[in-house]
Amino acid sequence: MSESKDFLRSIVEEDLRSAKYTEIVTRFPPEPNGFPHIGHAKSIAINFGIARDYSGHCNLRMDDTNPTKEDTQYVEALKDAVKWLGFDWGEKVYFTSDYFPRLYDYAVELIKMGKAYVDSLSEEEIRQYRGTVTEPGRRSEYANRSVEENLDLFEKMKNGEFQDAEHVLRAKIDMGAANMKMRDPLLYRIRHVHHFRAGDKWSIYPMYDFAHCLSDYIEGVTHSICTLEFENNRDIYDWVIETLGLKPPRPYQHEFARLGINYTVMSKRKLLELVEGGYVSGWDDPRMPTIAGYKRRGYTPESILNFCDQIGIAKANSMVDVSQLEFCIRDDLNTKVPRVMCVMDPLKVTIENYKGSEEIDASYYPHDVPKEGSRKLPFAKEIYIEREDFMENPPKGYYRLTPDQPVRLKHAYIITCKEVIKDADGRISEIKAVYHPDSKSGSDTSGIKVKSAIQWVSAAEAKRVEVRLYDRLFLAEIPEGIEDLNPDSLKIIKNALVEPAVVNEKADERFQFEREGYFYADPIDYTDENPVFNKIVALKDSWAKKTKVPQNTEKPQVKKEYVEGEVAPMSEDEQVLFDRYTKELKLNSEVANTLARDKRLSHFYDEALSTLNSPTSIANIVANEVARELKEKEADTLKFSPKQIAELVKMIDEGTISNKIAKQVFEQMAQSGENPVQIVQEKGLVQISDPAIILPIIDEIITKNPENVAKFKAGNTKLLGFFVGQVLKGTGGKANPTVVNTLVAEKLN
RNA sequence: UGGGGUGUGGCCAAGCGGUAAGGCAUCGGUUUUUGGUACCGUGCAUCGGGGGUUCGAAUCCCUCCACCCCAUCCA
Repeated sequence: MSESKDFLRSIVEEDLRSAKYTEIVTRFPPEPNGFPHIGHAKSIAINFGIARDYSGHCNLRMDDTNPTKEDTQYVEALKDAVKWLGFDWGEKVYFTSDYFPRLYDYAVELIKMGKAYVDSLSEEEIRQYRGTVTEPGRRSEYANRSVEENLDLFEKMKNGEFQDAEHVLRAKIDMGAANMKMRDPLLYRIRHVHHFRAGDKWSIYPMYDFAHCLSDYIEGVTHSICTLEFENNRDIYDWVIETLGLKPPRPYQHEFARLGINYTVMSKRKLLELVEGGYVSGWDDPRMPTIAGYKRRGYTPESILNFCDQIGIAKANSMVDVSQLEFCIRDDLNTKVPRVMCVMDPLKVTIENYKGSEEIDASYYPHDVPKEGSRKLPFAKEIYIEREDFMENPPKGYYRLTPDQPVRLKHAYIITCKEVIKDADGRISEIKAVYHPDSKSGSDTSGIKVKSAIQWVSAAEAKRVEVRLYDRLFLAEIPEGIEDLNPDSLKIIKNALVEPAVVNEKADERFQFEREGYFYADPIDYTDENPVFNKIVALKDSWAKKTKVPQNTEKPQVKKEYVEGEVAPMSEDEQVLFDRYTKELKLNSEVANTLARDKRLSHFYDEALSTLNSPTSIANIVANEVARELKEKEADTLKFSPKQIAELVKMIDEGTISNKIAKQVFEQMAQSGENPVQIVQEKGLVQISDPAIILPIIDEIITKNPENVAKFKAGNTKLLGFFVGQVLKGTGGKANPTVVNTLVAEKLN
């Protein structure tokens, strides 16, 4: 886990610290209407991770309120995913559908309170009545029904006495709300359909906004963590719980940004399209960003979890680079899996001076992986190497076999090319070579220097395997749809050759095929007759990078031009104030502008000014500090008065306290309403301007930070702030910063 | 357009008034019987823009801009 906390964990810790909750309960609440993808993995990691970190627990809850879309196969996929990632949901899986009876009772309660009503508008009318983002909606005439009538109708809805869409139950909130979600949201709709768990018992089903908050409450959830698009729904979440008067502890909703990864898609709709359109082999196609896909591809749970941890949790919409994910799986597998040799595109090499055969003992792991294990590697006169590892006319920097450059066969001997045989088309069909008997790996006395060691297999003993080479599914960094599909996302090599131990010993299900990448024995299609390996991820390849033709990725380097928007004009009154502030009181126009445009601020300012004639100082503190307080609170709930601000300013003007201390004092005033003079006296905050007191502290700081002194002298003038800050800290903020600045500057120069 | 959010290197992301963390990617170098790994290093930051407050602002105030979400009987 990274050392800095994400904002959710900060909230959790604060809630624990303040004893808002004694135990943390989270939940992972997917709708079982599709296969979970890596975005779900992020959510799983967050919810189960937080529960684990704070010794709470996390419920796995299927949010199954829409019977037309959900299915039990998805429930299983969701459970598999959570389990595979290594989390434990405890006794049971929760289902929103289990709460249908209680949810119904809560709805009845709302009706009785006059807070919900049965609406009989058509779907189209409901839409129209809702208004738009800029125009308020209007309430349905059915909202006037009596409680009795509503109760009666709602019961009949439940009993299946109406057709679909004939009525709905709605919360009575505010059709003019700026938040569209609060315009009398639907609570229940009629659906005469079979529910995969509740059967045919219900003909009404609760909506997300009604069911979710209450399910959380019922389960004792404390932190209801969801993605950003539910921010607007938070108001309903709170409304339901508050209106019902549910006793604390109650859950609160917090939102984070969903995961986006480039070169893939994450929406259920697009994923479904890939599956149903046959563009992939299924939900678990190794190219899919589904958890089942990554699992089939050969990713490990650890690598996915590590990835989730690395990308962090925040509220900014973001698009993570796939390379980050690829790093995670390489990083995980590097220390875990055995290295073996596989030749995908074989080129025959005949070692003319080699007689007989031998078995070489070769370690499965490189020197830097502290694991034991080895296998026997048959060596013979006829072998295959990778076609790419020989070049007749190599470019500069080519380390492999050429007519003039010997190469080492990994774990075996050094060979030198003697002759290149070509077929009728001029294609190289075979290499004749010689080996150097005294160059055997581990006991090399030949003194021959080679630039690299390449993989190879014995022609007679190699085993044929199928290798499936996967590449990114989409060509476009941000794919729009199937038109962006990568036609080469899957290449199948039917006749790759591996050393025999791979299929005979089965040392692992994942291997590194040396110099190629990591591969995984396909859990479904692999058989002893036809072994199949999926490419998980390629090794980093700095040679390929070097030889790649530099595409003109030259960014257009558009100089961002910023449009300065038009500032709303002032009203006449505001203009009058503004003029008075700038002309009479000589305030700078920015401060005057801030004050003049806000009635509460200008009132506050004028009042403070009537106690103390210090227009500029008061203006500054009102326009900056007081403004902040007024953003969150109403003027009449402020703990401090204009008069007290005047007193505070007076102390600044007289030099009793510095601006820095004034801020500190102000904060306390805002909190407790104490008198500023009193705060200063009690805490002894009077500022220190006497160099005789400050100088020794400066000396101390300077001797304590020789490195920074050196840096400063080397030209890093930003460090002046560091020293001033340290001195100020050393005096509890009381040193006069202007004096400190001057003294520090003198000392250092 | 009303409301709700978000802007910190190429991509993520810390930071909460006092030296702009870290990871990925990039580019060098060392080690290497994987052109891998590991290690070292490099470069890259107008902290969305502009003002203001302050000795000092990514952080506080004002303002503008850009992007995302909301007008499903989906979740």
